[in-house]
Amino acid sequence: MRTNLPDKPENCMVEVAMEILGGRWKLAIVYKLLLQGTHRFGELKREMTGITPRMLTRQLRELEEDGIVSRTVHREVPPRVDYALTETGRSLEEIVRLLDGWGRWYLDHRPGTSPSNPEQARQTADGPAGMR
Amino acid sequence: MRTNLPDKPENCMVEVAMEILGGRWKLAIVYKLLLQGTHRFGELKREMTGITPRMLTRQLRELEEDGIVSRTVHREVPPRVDYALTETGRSLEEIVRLLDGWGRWYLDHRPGTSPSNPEQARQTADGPAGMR
DNA sequence: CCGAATCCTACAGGATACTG
DNA sequence: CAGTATCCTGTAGGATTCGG
Repeated sequence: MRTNLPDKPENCMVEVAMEILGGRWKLAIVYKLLLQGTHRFGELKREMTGITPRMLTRQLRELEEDGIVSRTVHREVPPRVDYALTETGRSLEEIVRLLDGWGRWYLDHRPGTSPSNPEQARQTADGPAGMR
Repeated sequence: MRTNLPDKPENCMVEVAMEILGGRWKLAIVYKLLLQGTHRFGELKREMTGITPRMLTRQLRELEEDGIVSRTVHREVPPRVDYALTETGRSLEEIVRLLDGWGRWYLDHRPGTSPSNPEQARQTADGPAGMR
């Protein structure tokens, strides 16, 4: 395996999940592949504003090693490579959606911030949307 | 605020969430406070095996700044400080539980690993427990 | 088009010792 | 007990250039 995961059967496997998913762009990539399906390398690069090709490659390779995304090379000219979520990757759907919702909610509720766009964010008084 | 969060209303707030929760011990701390309620500094230190006092302090302070954790100092001798989740912190419950479940499931299903303890892990054929 | 190769560095994270 | 104060290090992440 790529990283040495802590073997702590007693408790908290959150750290394990974070070890796999903690990369700067990883969950964002999963998010894209989840909502918009298979992407080519260039498509991902275009949509992930700010990422360098090197970083995109690395994050994708690590996700591949960890069994989250699959990589299919079409032997054509010009080259074409498709990235998609594996079954394991798709099992992250609920988590990714909740994280996205939480982030959206948090941006509008973090300490010392007044809601920037009240009608866009459908927040409630007691938590992020869709969490109950 | 502590960190400069990307203001990208178009999409993917997963990165925002990760910015807040991405620390090495943060979600583990949230997990503890969530399942076992208020903790003192020393209790947390004892239960988070491997963490140094410096790291514990830092992660707790950042969580506090971000409104996830509350810190109450009891003016006694010897000193006593309690840490608990805020309402915002508690809004992470479902996410943390799912991540823990996913991590547990993943440990038993990652590529090239045979289930180490089949009867302890209650996994299914198509994903982590409690995700459908 | 899809990367690989090289070089670089800030900072997350840690070891250790000390204190009100 | 609940932290600081110093000092240190690895590596995650990046900028840039080149190749099949």
